[in-house]
Amino acid sequence: MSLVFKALADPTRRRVLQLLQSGPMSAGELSKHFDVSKPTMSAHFAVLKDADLVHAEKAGKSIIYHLKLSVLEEALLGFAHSFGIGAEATPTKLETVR
Amino acid sequence: MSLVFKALADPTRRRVLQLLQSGPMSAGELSKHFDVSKPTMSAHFAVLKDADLVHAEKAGKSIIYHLKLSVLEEALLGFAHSFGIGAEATPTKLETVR
DNA sequence: ACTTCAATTCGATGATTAGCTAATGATCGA
DNA sequence: TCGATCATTAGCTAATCATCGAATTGAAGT
Repeated sequence: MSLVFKALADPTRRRVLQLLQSGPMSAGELSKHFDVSKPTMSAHFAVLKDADLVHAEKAGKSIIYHLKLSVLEEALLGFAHSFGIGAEATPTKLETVR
Repeated sequence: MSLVFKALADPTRRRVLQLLQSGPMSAGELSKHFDVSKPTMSAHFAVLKDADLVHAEKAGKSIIYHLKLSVLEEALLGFAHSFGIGAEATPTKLETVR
């Protein structure tokens, strides 16, 4: 859980998650959206993977990253809930968005 | 907003917020709950204040910290909402929690 | 004014982090 | 197998961060 918040502390990583929200994307595609080197992006991906916020799937030469929305949801709402905010029932198993 | 997530990245600071949830507390009282020096705690308080997650009120020799629940709520739910999670209506002005 | 107490600021240190270039691994098409 | 492509690992620097002890500020109380 601490890993999730650590991962969310960086704006680049938060934006990666947002990009992944509209569907899986390769490391290269993701990198195009940022003005940093590929290795730097790779490091960000590793942090996100370590926090279990994304899942990496090999697809030929590429590696496709998938957002693990349920993990993000559990961390965010779980924490919020411990403050009485965010209120009720988490739908919980909503791996696919929209 | 980035400041909020930065602030939340540290476990000590998250626990400070949790302690503050049950009511305002002085810097000294808060510090008793942790195994680090006062200057270190002071630095953590500064980060939380910088992120606008707490409000500091002078009271004689002491300084009383108050949780700014609405700020935490807005950051957490606002971000969650951008992912479609956390769903509907924020009660918004709920400064006092149960 | 002096002492005490609460908290912060100052200055230093060790650890972690984001960033880079260069090199390596892995996969594919010719 | 060769060359090209995608991504990571390796090795480094610079910056940020958590932490400490010591010094400082500020408010009471004597």
